[in-house]
Parts: sequence; C-alpha cells; structure tokens
Amino acid sequence: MTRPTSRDVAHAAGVSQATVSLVLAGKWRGRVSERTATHVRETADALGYRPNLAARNLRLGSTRTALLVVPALTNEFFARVYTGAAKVAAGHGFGVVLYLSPDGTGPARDPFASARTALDGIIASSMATDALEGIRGEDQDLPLVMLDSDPTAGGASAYVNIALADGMTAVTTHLLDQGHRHFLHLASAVDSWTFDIRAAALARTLGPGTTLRTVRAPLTITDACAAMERALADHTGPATARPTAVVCDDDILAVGACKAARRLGLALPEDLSVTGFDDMALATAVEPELTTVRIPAERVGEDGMRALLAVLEGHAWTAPPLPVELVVRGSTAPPTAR
Amino acid sequence: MTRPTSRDVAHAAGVSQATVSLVLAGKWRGRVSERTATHVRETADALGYRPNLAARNLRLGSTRTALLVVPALTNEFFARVYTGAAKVAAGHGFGVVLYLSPDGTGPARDPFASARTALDGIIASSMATDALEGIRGEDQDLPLVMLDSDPTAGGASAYVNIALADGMTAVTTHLLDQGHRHFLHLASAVDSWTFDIRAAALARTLGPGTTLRTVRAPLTITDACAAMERALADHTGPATARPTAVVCDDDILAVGACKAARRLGLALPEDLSVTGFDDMALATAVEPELTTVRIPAERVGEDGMRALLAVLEGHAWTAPPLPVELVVRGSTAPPTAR
DNA sequence: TTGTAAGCGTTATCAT
DNA sequence: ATGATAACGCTTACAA
Repeated sequence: MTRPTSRDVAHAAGVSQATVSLVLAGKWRGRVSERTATHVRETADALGYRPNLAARNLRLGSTRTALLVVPALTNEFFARVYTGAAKVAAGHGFGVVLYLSPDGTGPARDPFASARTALDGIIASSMATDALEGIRGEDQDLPLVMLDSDPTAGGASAYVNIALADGMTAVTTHLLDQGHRHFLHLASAVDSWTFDIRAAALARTLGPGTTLRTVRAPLTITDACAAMERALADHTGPATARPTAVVCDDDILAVGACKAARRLGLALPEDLSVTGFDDMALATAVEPELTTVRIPAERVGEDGMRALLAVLEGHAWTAPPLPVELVVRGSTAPPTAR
Repeated sequence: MTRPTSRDVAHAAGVSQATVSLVLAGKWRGRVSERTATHVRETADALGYRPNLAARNLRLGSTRTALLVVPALTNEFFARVYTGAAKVAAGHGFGVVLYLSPDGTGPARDPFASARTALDGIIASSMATDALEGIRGEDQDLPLVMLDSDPTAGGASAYVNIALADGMTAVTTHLLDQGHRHFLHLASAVDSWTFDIRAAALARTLGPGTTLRTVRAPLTITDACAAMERALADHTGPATARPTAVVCDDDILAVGACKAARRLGLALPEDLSVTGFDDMALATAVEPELTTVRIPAERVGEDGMRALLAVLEGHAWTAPPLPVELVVRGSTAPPTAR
C-alpha cells in the first residue's frame, strides 16, 4: 500500500479535501464543525496520514528550511552551533541542512548543488568576507544571517556577534596581572574576521613595556605544535627574551602549543603560560587544563536561527554581542624569575 | 523579479516547456536537435534558471535526500561519519539531512517532524536496537541502512560494519604481550551493540591467569574520570591486585581515565597503561598520546551512503567489515614490577 | 458549514 | 524533432 494522501483521508472520512486541509492545518475556527473536525483527525491518524512536503512546499513557495554554512564539523565549535540552530528550528517547524564550505573558509562553491533543497534562508558562520560573495551571488534576495562575522561589511540581513574582544582583553589582562610581559600570539592561519578581532584586542590591551610576536598555524594540533616548536626554537639562546605567555586563537592551537612546549622541555605553567579560546571539551582534556575563554557556541546557533526566523517574518533583528567568560585553569601562572 | 521557471525559459527560447525539460535533464539524444539544445541551455544560463526542487520532487516522488541519524555531533566520530556520507551523496546529486537522536541512543522520536523533508532513505549510526523500531515504525517501507550496528538483528536494508572485534583483540593482545594480567574495562554506559561487541572481544581474548573488571561511564571526560577515580579507589589497599591496564571503549573515556590516574598520583604509562578506541584528534592531544584503535569514520559514512544508493537502485549491498588498525603510542608500556 | 476548482513548476506520455 | 497536455498532492479563494 502506498502512502495515503489528503484525498484518501477525505474520501475515508466522507468529506472534501479542503476540509481535511483546513482541519489539519489547524485553521478551521468557525469554518468546520467541531464534530467533523475531530472525525477528520481521527481518520487521518487511523490511516497514518502525513502530508507530502514536496506538494506543500510547491504550493506554499517556502520550504521551511535553512542552510547552515560552516567550515567543518570536526571542529566542536561548529558542531555546537549546528546543535543550537537545529534545536530552535525544530521548535518552529523548520529544518536545518548543513553545507560544509570546502576549503575551510574559502568561497563556497554552489552550496545549492550539494544541499539539494530549496531554501528559505542561509546562516553562515565564521566565513571570510569573500566567501560571503560566493554564496550571495547565487540568490540575491535570499535572507542571509552571518554569525561571528564582520558586522560592518554589510550585505547580510542580520548579524549574530560574540563579545570576542572582551574575551581577548580578559585573558590578556589576566596574564598581565600575573606579571607576564613577553607574549607570543599563536594565531589561526585562516584569514577570518573572527581571528582578526582577537589580534586587535590583544595588541590593544598590551601596554608599554611589553613585547608581542605573532605566529600563524592551521587549526590542527599537529600544525600548531610544529609552528610553536619553530617559534620557540628561535629563543633557545639567552640573547632574546623568550615569551612567558602564549595566547592562542583557539583551544586546538593551545593544545598544540602545550605539546610543543613539553617537547622542548618547558614545564607548564611554570616556564610558560598558555591560553586557549572557545572552551571546548579539549580544554579540560589536557594536563594542565587550559585557561580559556568560554564561548556560548550553541547559543550562537540558536540566535542565528532566531534571527533568520525574525527576518523571514519581516522583523528586523538585533541583539547585543553574546557575552563570553574567562575561565582560569591550570595552564597559566605567574612567570618564574630565572 | 521573481525566479524564472522552465516556462519562462521556454518562452524566451521560443520552444515548448517539454523541450526545455528534456534538454536540461540531459536526456535529449535523438529527440531534440543539437542546435535548439544549445540554444535552450544558453537562454537558461542567461536567465539564471534553476529548477524548483519542490516541483521536481512532487513530480518524481523522490527527494534525493537521505536522513542520517546519529546520537550527537559533538562526538568527532559522528561528525566524520556525516562528512563521509555527505561527500558521497553530493557526488550523486543527493543531500543528507541530519537528525540528532535526543537521548544519546534512546528511541528516536518522530525524526520526520524535525527533519522536515520527504526522505528517500535513512542511515542510522550506532543506534540501539530499540531505537531502530522507533524510526522504522513511521514508514515501514523506507530503505534503512544501519551503520556499526548488530547485523543479526534484521530489519534493515543493508549494514555497514566495522571490524571492531579485531580491533579490541589487537589492543588486548598488545597489552598481554607487554605482560599485563590485571585488566579494567572502562565501558560506555550506553547500551549499544557497538560496545557490547567490544566487551565480548576483550573477554574472549583474555586467557587464563588474568583478571577483568568492568566499570561503566557516560561518554564524557568528566564522567569517565569520576567513574575511574571511584574504581581505582577500591584498590588503594594491597589486598586486591590493582589493574595495570585500563581498556576503554572510546578515546573520550580513555582521556578521562588518564585524568583520574594522574589525580591519584599514578604515572602513565609506568604505573598504568590506558588504551582508547576510535583514534580521534583527542588521542594525540593528551600526554602521553593514546594507544588506540583507528576507525575509518569517514569511510563508514561513505559506505553507508553507497549502500543506500545501491538499495535505492534495487541492488543488494554487502561488503566485508571495514578494517581497523592498532595504533601504538605512549600510553601503554609493560607493567613495572613492584 | 462544506464542496468545487484552480494552480504551484516539473516531468512524461502522447500527438503532431 | 517538437508541442500540447495530464498528472504529482497540497492550499485557498470562491461558490453553494
């Protein structure tokens, strides 16, 4: 037996298709008698009727589907963003389909070919500005919500931002208070606004009498470790002042930095303090646990979906940046005099 | 201006809608002249025509969409499975929509309500057998591919399996060869076939003259650490033989076990050997790096999608279990005599 | 209060 | 080689 249609339900209940549609859509107030309404619902249940979404979408012209564009899922941050977005979407009868932007944050190539669904809107997380163009070029009038991206770039329907600068200022201040003066910034190699803003906040917070050196690495533990080993190797001689604190753009980078330090025989946190960013599961997996900045990743996804829903209903959507929290753990300590 | 339809393209090109459809579907061999075919394609490009998928789905009765059911995305294993499935799907013009089964592996409640798409098939990963019923109950005739699940349970259209028993046997043998005799099995608290088979292989491989104790914990680092601390606390006195090797169902559990050991003042791997399972990024994040069993997670997703595609084309699909690989790192060593 | 009918954009079957 | 036409299952005026 094939799946029952609304016509089958109508026939079985002895009413018209229109009545079935009205009842099941819940908009029958004063248009269908209470008695027939319940009767229709019962027969629909009995037949196990579920509406054909393709037909509904065709008729309605909307699919109640959002596309979430993220660089990768193996990064726990984006997995959490998806989880949050999907949760809010489900509560509103929406679906979320993922698109993994191929080259990390490079221009997204035809997201519609792979996410084979008609879309009501797009949510993009931590994308480079030029990647935005790649998406927007396809469909100029599709609502676009940007998460964790440059709000001054324009072009999007709404922005969900995070108080990243506050977070970076907080860790930096924490390290300064502990007496650190020589900093190494282990930055992400991908050129993205979300990382630029971290660098800016770090540089701004460091006052006079401090030194700052920047090293970039791809967002993997091994890459970060290698980059860090090279960077610290420059400081083996007593000529230049070795940094006593390493500020990382990300927990993954921080873990790599810790590995490198250990390989070079440095004790953590006595010889070197290391800080992360994001506070993912990784941060408490390692020893010592990472001092880091907690980002409410699920909340980012939730607000992204809320913003999209608002835009779709014609409302503008704005909200203050999501607050972050400094989490002090064992990977930071005052520098030991030597 | 609204999006152009095939009718608009037909009108602009001066041909009928049917011709447009044939040309764009690529099935016009000997039915449409070469000249008009290229003309149609050009006008379609010029107008920026893209077919309405809702209409196509309605007409064709299939959506070219698969539902992938996983317990959670924050577990890197499932993120990799998704990535593999999505990659293969994209190559065949298919989409993959995710459904996060709420309670880890509990019965999935109406996956269709949240993944609001008509589906061509379902791929379920590492689900408990009763969760299978929850899904299948909705649509009896929908193709179902089970990943990493009991192939003898029946009911699915195809199974993709992993040589987990081989992997567990390999780690166990590795530990036995190193001289370990007293084992602790840190098992997953979720009751799933994928973990049952690990336990069975472990018990089977341990010969006479060995002891085995089992402790269960939820799949988080903190839970694993707590469970492990309780378990090892029982062995503080010299009365009972403290285990020298902890075999874990998962890298996450293993990391938790390492933390617990360190808190109790045990040195790794001298005082205690710990092994993981999966070989996720976590395994090399910690110090010492985990001896573990590498599972080709992306490959699992890829084969799952391939199996579904085969089933949809009416072919049966079978393949040998995916091979796994023992990766020996620093978390295991011969037990030190005391 | 309920039924009739048109149309959403596509593909497939028939004529021409 | 091409065009007219009928579905696919649903929603929503409008008619009764």
